Amino acid sequence: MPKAESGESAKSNPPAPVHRPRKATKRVTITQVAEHAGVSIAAVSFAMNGAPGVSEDVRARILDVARELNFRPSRTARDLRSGQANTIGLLLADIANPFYSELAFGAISAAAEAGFEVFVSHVGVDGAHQAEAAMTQVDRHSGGLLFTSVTSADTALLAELTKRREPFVQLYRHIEGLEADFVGIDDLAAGRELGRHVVECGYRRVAVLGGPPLSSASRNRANGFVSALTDGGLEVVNRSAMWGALTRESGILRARELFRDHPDIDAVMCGNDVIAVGVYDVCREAGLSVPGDIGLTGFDDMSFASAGPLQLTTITVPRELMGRRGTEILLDRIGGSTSPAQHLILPYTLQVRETTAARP
Amino acid sequence: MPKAESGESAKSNPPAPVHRPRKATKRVTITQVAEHAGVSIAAVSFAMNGAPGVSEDVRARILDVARELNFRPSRTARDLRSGQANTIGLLLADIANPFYSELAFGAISAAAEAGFEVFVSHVGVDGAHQAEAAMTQVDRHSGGLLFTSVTSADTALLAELTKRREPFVQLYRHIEGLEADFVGIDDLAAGRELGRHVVECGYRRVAVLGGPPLSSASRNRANGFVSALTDGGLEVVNRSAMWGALTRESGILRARELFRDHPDIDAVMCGNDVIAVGVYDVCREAGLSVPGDIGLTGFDDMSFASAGPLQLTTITVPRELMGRRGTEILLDRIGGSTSPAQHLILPYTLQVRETTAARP
DNA sequence: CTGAAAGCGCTTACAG
DNA sequence: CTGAAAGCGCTTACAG
Repeated sequence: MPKAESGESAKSNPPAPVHRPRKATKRVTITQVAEHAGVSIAAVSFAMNGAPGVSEDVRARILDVARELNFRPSRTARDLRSGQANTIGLLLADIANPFYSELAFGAISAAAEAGFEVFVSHVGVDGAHQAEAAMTQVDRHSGGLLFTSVTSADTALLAELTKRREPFVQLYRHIEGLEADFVGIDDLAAGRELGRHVVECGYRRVAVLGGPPLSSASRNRANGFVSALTDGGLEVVNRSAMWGALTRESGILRARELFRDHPDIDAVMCGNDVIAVGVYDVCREAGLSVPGDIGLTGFDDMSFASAGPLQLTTITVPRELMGRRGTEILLDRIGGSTSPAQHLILPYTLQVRETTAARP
Repeated sequence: MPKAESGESAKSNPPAPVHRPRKATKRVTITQVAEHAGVSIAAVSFAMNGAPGVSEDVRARILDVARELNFRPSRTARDLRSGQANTIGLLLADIANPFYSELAFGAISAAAEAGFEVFVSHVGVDGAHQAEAAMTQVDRHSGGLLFTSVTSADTALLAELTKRREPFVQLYRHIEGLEADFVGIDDLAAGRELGRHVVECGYRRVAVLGGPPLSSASRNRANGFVSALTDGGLEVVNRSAMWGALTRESGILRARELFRDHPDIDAVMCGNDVIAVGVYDVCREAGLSVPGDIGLTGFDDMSFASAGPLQLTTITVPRELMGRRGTEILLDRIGGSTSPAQHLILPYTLQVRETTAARP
């Protein structure tokens, strides 16, 4: 179908630098394949998708031409036309944090098995871009969302997603009282079990360096610690200052303060392994031995928690499985499942290693 | 515009469960906004994009209506129409490996500053899905690609991308001899510097546990080790068996073999920190002290390399910066830059910590 | 300043 | 089995 050389009028317009989109030379389209093969674009579409509607020899010919022209169908066009991108969004508080990347691995694997791709977003530890990132996913016709670090600040966002009928699943943390899917562990029970272990070792002056109280997981962990200590007849040394960031830096800062204000403490229970490493750093600089002078516990069982000489007592959290199960639930929802919201609680394991030991 | 209730023919077909796409109720479109506001869809488009072409009061009215209807423009439609997705693809060998996630963080930050989003793909350590993942990005009209672990097996893929005029940048590893952008460090020089340090400490029976020879970075690192040892008058104990996977497991397996076959070695230089941790594990189980009995070096300076009691001698690689610079170069290319392919070599730092020490 | 219309590259009923 | 056509939701010249 010949086309006028380009409808440029001969007006007195300037030469028009035009900033012509680079794509001119780029994309081979279904139309070109149809022309070269002498068939309709519908036939090409059927052939490419293995759909009925073309005879075997026509299909073969079309596929040949497509290969010859290096044709790749535009996913964007297909997504637009079909209204669905076969994509799910994964919102990570911090992609540089290995905690999340193992979740991501589980999610990506499970999604791939169902022919879905995962669009990974980094939303910042403060969740500053959580809403923005989530809505961008929606704008891209993503099938649903996987959250890893919701806080009560996200209540409005989740409500909006619900209104838009955009499925989502909360991993690891959840908003309490919200009727929505969640996959996690029983942080309270795990925290309690770890606390019992510390009590049984014979530690008596125990501090808790938890995560941010906005995180349901951090809250439950710390509450579990406290509850076990109380049951053991102990009081948390720093009851009024248990909360902080889940970072090594925060562990360092808070441990220094702790050792200064409470020189007699003999154990520190941390909201995660990373904080525990920060505490260990301070023990080293203060010349305190672990577990002799100070008992130390983490939470998560990250790979570094048992790296070489560091053998941290901690709780194993099945991160990959969490990502996998969450994705499966999400895919069910995308498929139209309307069963009631479920809370899937995965098993954890207490890992007693070398940073805690029975006291003499 | 009323539509026939659904064109179901009265044939003897089964009741046709139809699997009607959920989107019916979902998306508010530009057309609806235009109707409600009593303007053309073009006006809505202009208003939403802050483009000229509508008066201020009309714009305000349109924006009001849009907000009221909860309208969000479809990125998919916009991407299709404009032929560009304002997206770049990041291909990670292993998203669960923190090495890559710090690169990703740098890339995401730099891209965000330019209004681009990063689509993160996990391609598997063997690169099995590298081509597939890359082409999917192309199918989504992504502006360009960031590779983190090319091997010579990817030569054809990169050639194809070049043919399609799809910009890409190699990070960390590159295909030697290929005229294409690359951001990395001088692994050879870094390996040599680390080797010199080991020699100067007085270690004499040194083994090398490198990464896969397919990786240009691993090759250069190991060659740097060897070259420095040779310069120091030493021979690598396991010259014929230096290569392996960049994993802790591989470090464990190879270290066991090493200690069995060469009981007299006094130092192990590893292709990365993770391998070194595996070696440390074996030292522990064999009752060997580090750095007393065995000197140990890593490469990368991952966060765990200085966690608590583990104080690994290693090379600091500016991973975040690498991701950032690579993205900047890629964005330049997307913007149309045709300057010659560049190799940007970033600075590294030797970190002497506690797993190596001067011998008596 | 505003509107009508073409078109991005597909998929999917609908007729022959 | 095959083809012509509508339409997904936008953007962007092009006329008024």
